[in-house]
Amino acid sequence: MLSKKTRYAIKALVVLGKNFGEAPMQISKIAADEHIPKKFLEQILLDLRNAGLLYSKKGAGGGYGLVKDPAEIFVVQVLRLTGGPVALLPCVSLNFYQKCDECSNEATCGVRDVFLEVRNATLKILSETSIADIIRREGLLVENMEV
Amino acid sequence: MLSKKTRYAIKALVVLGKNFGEAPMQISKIAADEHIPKKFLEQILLDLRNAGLLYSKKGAGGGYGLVKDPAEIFVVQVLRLTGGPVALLPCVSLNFYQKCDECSNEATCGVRDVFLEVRNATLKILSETSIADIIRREGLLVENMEV
DNA sequence: ATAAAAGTCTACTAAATCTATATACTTTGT
DNA sequence: ACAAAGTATATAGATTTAGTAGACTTTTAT
Repeated sequence: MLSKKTRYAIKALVVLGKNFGEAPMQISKIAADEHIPKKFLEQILLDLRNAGLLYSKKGAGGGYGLVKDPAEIFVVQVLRLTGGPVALLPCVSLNFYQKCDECSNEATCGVRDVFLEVRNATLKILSETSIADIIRREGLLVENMEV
Repeated sequence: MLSKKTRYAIKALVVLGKNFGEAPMQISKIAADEHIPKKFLEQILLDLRNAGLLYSKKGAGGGYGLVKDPAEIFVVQVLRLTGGPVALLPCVSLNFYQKCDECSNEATCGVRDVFLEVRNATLKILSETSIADIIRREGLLVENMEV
């Protein structure tokens, strides 16, 4: 399961993606719109800023905005920045690798082999899906609702 | 990430799968072979037994064994029995569904839509892979090592 | 009959992690 | 000067996970 942190981060990026090109948006507005605790969101946006995904502007009229086009920000990046590993086992994680301490031979572990396959499938989707794609999908879903 | 409980359960089933058709196997042996804390494993095997996956025999010469052929036990079942949800978001989980409390409209949520796709891909693999498949893969990996 | 082997059941504790809040500080615009 | 807004760090509370403890039951072998 993704942590709330990761979920909030994605949601915030989607909101900021819709706002891309406009004036920066305040934390309080994002928090209120998306029902995210403001103080928690502050920390998350700060992380995303320090990672180079967002710019920030202090003072009146300040706020946050995307540094790059939403089409160039991929979901997998957000997971990794917010500590949500893609893999279901530490021994198949690219960015959070850890040896399974109960496993005696990683190279011939059948369980690992299966979850390697799962990771590859997941990774493919998450590294091909951008914030812009999420916004697009949302549009399609709304259309289908109306029909 | 899968819990240790889930990992231990899969490992134990693989061991018991290799032993299918033979005399029941003792918890202590499985625990020692797979480096799993014995008391913890006791609970896990008990759960799997109560779920109908294993039979048990008390007393000297007793132990655990698979009720059905390892080819008929699928990884997804084990995840579910040991509380490891397949989905990365509660709102796309089939067996552990929960409304995302920050989400205002589930039906048109783009984030949900993406993770629905991820869940389907994961589910496909895990519901097609049996304990017997894991054992088979292990054999293949060993062969490839030797070449 | 008795002792030892092995699983059963419930409760509990310790540690880790996650979520959220608090507080004090800095920068910027009017 | 003052208010708006982000920055930074610390900490508390809640939840979950991992593991341990202990007393009990059933079965086999002697």
